Amino acid sequence: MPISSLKLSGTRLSAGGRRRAEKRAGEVIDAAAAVFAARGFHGASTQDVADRLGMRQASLYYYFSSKEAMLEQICLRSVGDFIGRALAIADGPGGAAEKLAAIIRNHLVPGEERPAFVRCFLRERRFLPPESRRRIGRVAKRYERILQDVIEAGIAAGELRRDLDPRLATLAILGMCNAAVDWYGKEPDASVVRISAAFAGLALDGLVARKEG
Amino acid sequence: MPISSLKLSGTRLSAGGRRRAEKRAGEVIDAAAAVFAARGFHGASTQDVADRLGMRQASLYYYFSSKEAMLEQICLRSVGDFIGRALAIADGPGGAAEKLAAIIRNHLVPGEERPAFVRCFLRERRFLPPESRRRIGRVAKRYERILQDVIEAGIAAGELRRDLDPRLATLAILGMCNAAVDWYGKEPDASVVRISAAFAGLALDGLVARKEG
DNA sequence: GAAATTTTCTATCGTCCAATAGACGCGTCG
DNA sequence: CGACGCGTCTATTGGACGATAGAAAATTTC
Repeated sequence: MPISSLKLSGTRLSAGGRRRAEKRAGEVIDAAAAVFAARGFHGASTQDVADRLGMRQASLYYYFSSKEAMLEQICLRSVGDFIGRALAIADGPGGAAEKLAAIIRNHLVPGEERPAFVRCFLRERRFLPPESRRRIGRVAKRYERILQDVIEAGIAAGELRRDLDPRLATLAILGMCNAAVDWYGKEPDASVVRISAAFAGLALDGLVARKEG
Repeated sequence: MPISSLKLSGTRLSAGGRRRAEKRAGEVIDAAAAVFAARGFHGASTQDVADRLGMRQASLYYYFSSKEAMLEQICLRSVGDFIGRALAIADGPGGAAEKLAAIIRNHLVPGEERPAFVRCFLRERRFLPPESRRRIGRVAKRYERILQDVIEAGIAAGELRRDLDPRLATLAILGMCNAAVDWYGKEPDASVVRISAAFAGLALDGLVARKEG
């Protein structure tokens, strides 16, 4: 007989049992992410998730107390991935331009490695119940802040244009990068290296040709 | 007793009756767009749409043969709006940079004037049945083409950087602009004029400070 | 290898939802 | 003023879905 809100978290499972349960819960999350990303949270059924695991629909509720709880875990894992990568870059050495290029590159990686998770985070998190949505939202804001701080520091250092609106620049870069998950695998020859090079060049130098760098 | 696939299209309504019916159908579309945008296509029920009109759920089916048919009309209207604006600019006078700035500005207008329609087009059109989805997709491609042609012409004329990947540049600009509908009304002081100025400046000149334009 | 615990299964409940059928007013036009 | 047809309504149907309860299988522990 199972456990708490996010089941398996308030429990007294043995050490081995705990590890196994968490592994299986991870498989459920993976399946749910794939299904939610493909059909949308409300368009997907828990039956779809169970089918993908060769499992019965009711058995999912041993690991999660609700469909929404699955989505929250998916989103948390996705946004946590982004933050980890970005913090290492922002706190490291280098100028604003270098850091921005690195952040852009790293922002595109999860979209290729775990597209289902990223899609759920971007498109489905709005369907979370208010409390979880705010929880995720706070973490997402932290990520935006990391990027915006780099931009503001770059402006203050004179490295970036002084007339920039740092907030709008942040949102523009994020929008540009996030859009990539919509056409990963559809556009020919659009690998992460190509895209991130093109995007970084575009964000830093713009489209217009110049006589001199 | 009503009519055809998109009801009201194969009918023999009198002239006045036809006009009235189309007006009412437009109100249904507006309500559906608002509801689909707010709760997602699958998260919204036809009952929600009817409630918003003070009408019975079953009465909707006098105007539309299915929920999907409503969504298709919403998407068609939205993408048609974009194309009309862009064509006038692309075929008009001016250099590539001017045209791009104008296209960016005009791309943001529908997002502010009819956010529900734009959100449905961007986020919900993937839930259309395959045939309608392809229909909408073809029109969307036409729009992308208009933008990409401007960029390619600008490169050929030496006005834009020669090392650009025009396809990726197109997708980057569209992604940046489309993201704006997610935070219209949430971000303070983000009017269309401010956003489009910032986005055009960013796309054309980039973030990096320069000694000379 | 028996007991205890973890995991999955069967069965079911109440609800919601898209769509259909057909009756009923109401306006319009002959 | 009467007939026709447009627009909305009531009523219903069949199916899907999320979630719960409790039995049974599988695995771990002693």
